[in-house]
Amino acid sequence: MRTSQFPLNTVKEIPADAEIASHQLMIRAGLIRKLAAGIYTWLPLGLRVLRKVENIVREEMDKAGGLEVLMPALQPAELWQETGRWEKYGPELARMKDRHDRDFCLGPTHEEIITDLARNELKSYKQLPVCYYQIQTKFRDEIRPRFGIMRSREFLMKDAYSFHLDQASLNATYQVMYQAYSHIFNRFGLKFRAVIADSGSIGGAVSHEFHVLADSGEDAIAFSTESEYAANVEKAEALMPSVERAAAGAAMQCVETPNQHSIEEVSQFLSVPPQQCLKTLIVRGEDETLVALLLRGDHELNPIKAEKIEGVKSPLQFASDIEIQAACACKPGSIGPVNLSMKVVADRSVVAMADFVCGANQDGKHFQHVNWERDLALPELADLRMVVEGDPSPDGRGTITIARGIEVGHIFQLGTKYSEAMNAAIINEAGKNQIMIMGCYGIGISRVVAAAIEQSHDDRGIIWPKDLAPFQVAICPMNMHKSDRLQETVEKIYQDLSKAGIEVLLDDRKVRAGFMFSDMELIGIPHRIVIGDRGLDSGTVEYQGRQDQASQELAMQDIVSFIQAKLA
RNA sequence: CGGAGCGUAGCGCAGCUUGGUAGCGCACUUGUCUGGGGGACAAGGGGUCGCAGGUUCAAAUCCUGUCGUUCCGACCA
Repeated sequence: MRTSQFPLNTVKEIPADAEIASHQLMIRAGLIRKLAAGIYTWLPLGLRVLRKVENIVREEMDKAGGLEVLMPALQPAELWQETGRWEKYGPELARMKDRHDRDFCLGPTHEEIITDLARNELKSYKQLPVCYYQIQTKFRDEIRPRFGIMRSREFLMKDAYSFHLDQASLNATYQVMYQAYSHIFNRFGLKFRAVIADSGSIGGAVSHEFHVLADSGEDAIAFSTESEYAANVEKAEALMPSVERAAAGAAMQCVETPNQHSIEEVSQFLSVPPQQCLKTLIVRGEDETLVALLLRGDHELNPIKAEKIEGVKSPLQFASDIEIQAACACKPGSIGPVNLSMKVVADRSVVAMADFVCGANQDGKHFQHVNWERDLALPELADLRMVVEGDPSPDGRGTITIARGIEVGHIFQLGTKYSEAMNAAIINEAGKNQIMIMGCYGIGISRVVAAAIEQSHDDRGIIWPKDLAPFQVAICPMNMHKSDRLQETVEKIYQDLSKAGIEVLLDDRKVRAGFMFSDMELIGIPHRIVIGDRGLDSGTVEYQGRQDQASQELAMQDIVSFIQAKLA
């Protein structure tokens, strides 16, 4: 490709509404342009990258035995009503009516559609297991689209769905997918981790997320220092503390703490470390009740864990000040479990607390030297908190460290959530109807592009991993329009590289050297060849890798083999 | 949906407080010079100042409404 026929559309200015590096660079490098909030056009250069991602995914899915299909983006409400998701899915589901006043939605995901397909097309157990996949545009009317393509409303996703007769078969396919995903992300050339995940609203039991590691990632991942354990912090289990509780000391005592509400304030006011304070949070329970959740003062509530507690309303809702006033006779800053008349659930770490501080259920007062089993009974225990650095790893080996990641893939064992609701059954070996078991496996194709940039860029621009780069090699001729001899040589190099199957971008614009260089660096071409009149006489060109500090001389006749070696 | 900000040339912005000829940088077009790290000079094209209404002799500027958009909190590949 030549830049005279493949406009680069690069811009020098940093777009005002782009916050993170990948968003800025995607605009600046001319990969995407915004059409509306969270909706983007892919320019030719960006689309080349998107297709690379797509093709790698397609190849690996095919290898893993996936069957490609293409389902409609526009979906009838009836199917969504069958699973109850027409009601359950909030305003994020873009609904609309057709001219006959029939309800439709733009598909945010395709469980209903694929399950409908499966129940119609699959008749016998002999056809199982089967795994369908597609690469489709999804639409989710996000409350707040941001970070460009990273969290857009319209995005490209690969989603796969598998159907099974039994759990063992699902397990096997799940493993195959796990492996396929690992191959895919390795081929992307990105640093990634598979982590144990919460299955969220899609449902199901076993679930792993695949994260591209980047400091700007929206998700926090907990790793073990010693083992392979890795989990989304939402999911990472905080173990029962192994230390023994200290013996009770001084008698419980009510102290004045005027205007001290937060743990920080109370701990400073009483000169007691936050670990020594008990945090009491009031959340809504089922049937208009309230539930008190207890945490150690320096810990943070994990809402995902909390809403799974029996009696706690899901999704988690904090009680209003009014509700708290009515139930505890005080404001939120002074609540404590002593003499509290509601269901109380304590985080496991709370067991080890002794001589602690907690609210006295009177405004401006706290209890000090509180001890379990002396001043109040030990409440029901549960894992409620976010893990923190230094916690023991849940698998018993090593301690937790926390890193950030961008979720680009997610695999679930769905079970029968959809197949049962939609009666997707086949005839089993015994000749009886049997509901199929499902798995589902997603990769955010467009998000991978943003994640790759987020993980790999510098102050000059994007640094593409070799298999995602829109072109592998850039040729920058110096003052080509002035020299016929140079023009011929450049043309030959371009042809030679192209014939060798290498994707070359020849910068044949009549622009100055610096301009070419900065453009090629901005758009992140991994390899650059500079050729000028002075090299012609010695039969050499200059080569510089995108991340190299300096260029090196290269004999003209070695170019193709040299580049091939670099690409291998 | 709640709170805050912003809509002026393709992009980034000034002008608005105190109403009176619509401006700057980048980009774009043409020419001359230049030619290995986003060149210089000269000439040029491009704007119903988001939209609607109001106040006024006069509105980018003041008022009201509306739409869009971005940021801060609840979603997810």
